[in-house]
Amino acid sequence: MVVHQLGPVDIDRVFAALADATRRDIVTRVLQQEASVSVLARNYDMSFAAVQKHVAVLERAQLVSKHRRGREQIVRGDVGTVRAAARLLGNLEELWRSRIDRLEQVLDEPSGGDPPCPSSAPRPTPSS
Amino acid sequence: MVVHQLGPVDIDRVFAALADATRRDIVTRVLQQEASVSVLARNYDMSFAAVQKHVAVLERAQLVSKHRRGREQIVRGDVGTVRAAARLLGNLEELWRSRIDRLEQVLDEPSGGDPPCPSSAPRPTPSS
DNA sequence: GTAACGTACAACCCCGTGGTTGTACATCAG
DNA sequence: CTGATGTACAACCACGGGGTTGTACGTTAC
Repeated sequence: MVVHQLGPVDIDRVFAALADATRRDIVTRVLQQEASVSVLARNYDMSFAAVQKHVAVLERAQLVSKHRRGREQIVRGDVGTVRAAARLLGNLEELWRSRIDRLEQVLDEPSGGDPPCPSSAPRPTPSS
Repeated sequence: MVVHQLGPVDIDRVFAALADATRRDIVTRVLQQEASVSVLARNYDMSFAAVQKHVAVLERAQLVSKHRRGREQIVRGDVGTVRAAARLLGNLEELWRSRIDRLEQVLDEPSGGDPPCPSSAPRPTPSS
């Protein structure tokens, strides 16, 4: 478990960085094999500077890290940040599941006593 | 399994929508319990119109769906889209894992035969 | 040394986003 | 009916994203 967390991952930046097909593709590549920025740039139909910016966005989101090797800048994927984002989505799924549990709990009580909190719109039976 | 996919989920929009704390909070709420836009708006320190826009962004990303009930617009979370995003991140983790496997495969062969694809930068041993 | 390569960074343009306010319309309560 | 509530939508503004080109600088190759 090599988890050397540098800064507390900024979830806003992470999701914003993932909201672009080119950047997701870059992450996909460098998670499998690290590559220099110029090598990455050859894969896309845009200028080197554009790819450079994408890598910079990914770096600020801590989805990749850059390391100089001679005149090249080697980009490597950071799976820890990917996991952090995945965990957040997993928590959302968990919350949804718990809501289902609550509904089933209600359905299991055929004519159970009083609902704990009928504050929100208890179907006012429109008289029409 | 109630998976009625309306349109092919636009991953760009999904991640972009999740890249905002207010919107993530809205999703968190309506995944647990559906709520009207005005009820949601009471929770945040911004105008109703701003919250309305956030909900619109979430709706375009298919993270929530809106349903009219009288004069109210009920917002409900769509866990399917959350799962779609989570799956994508899971695939990234999987790719990273496979990369580790490949490295270990190399390390397991002390002087093994030929590597299957030595195309990318086979460490040119700088003569310094 | 000279040239080619890899990178960094600035300036610029277009457009979507996140917020505001204002106005209009439909619905429910009296 | 009138009035309050919930929503929709437009106009507006500031800011940043995604792309371009151009220029400058360090490093490697010959």
